Amino acid sequence: MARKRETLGKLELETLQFVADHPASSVREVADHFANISGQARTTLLTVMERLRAKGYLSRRKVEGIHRYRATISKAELLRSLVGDFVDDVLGGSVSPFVAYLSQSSDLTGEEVQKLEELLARIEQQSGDRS
Amino acid sequence: MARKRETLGKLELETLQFVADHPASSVREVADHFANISGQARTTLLTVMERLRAKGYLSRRKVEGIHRYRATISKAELLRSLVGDFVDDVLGGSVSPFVAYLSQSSDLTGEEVQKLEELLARIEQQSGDRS
DNA sequence: AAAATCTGACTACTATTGTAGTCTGAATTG
DNA sequence: CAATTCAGACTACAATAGTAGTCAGATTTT
Repeated sequence: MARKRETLGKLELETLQFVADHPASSVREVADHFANISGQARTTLLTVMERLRAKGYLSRRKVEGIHRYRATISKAELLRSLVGDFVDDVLGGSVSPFVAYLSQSSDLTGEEVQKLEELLARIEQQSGDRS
Repeated sequence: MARKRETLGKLELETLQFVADHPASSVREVADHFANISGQARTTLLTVMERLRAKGYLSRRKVEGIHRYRATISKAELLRSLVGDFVDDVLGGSVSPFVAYLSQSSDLTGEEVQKLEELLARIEQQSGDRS
């Protein structure tokens, strides 16, 4: 379970992560944040947050007249799940493209890259079972 | 660069990967594949492939009256780039959520997980520079 | 209490993506 | 060569996500 959730848009994703990082946020608080960094209007964030709620990613509770939102799963779980979806959907279940990415975008030594490859190769084998 | 390309849909992604795996595919060939596995019509794939071409992911060349498509970058590059975008956009540049994912969804020993963590920790530090 | 501000529900428009039909000209078949 | 099939261009519609305005009721401020 917990899957079926698919295709969160970029702003939805950023909003969800922000709320996961700032539990009990009000729309206003989240909106202020995004107003600063990317300029959206308050009602835009209201809409996005309500959509996230409809999708089950956020819940809210009225506290002193104001709705306080929180993510229904922890940030860690969320990220884990996003990584899982990405690996399944985009990489077809294989984690090895990460080696290519990591070994290129970092300054690991050849030895370290090899260690990484070994580790991920081990993972590659036994994964694929859990539905 | 080569970035700026964002938000490929699921079918677009699958189509692009299929073409990357099957260079010089015709629309018909790609369409047959997807007709089997997920039932789309030929013209659906035509549309998707032309959109991918408009976005710069595919090129085509007429060979004996039929357009043959190929990915403009290799599968390896594509995957690397997808991973990079994912890490940047979704994980905010941090690869550590992978450890959480990998250590949960695989049967690595605690020792192996730790090695992985060390490796990724090293990566975490020095990345973030390349534009 | 009247005025200003804030919240949240609703409505709505745009762009993107998935999906596919139509139509025309080219190629193949009989 | 006439009938059929095929390829590609065009058109189009639904769903989703980004974006935000309007409006009404609640709250706060003068």
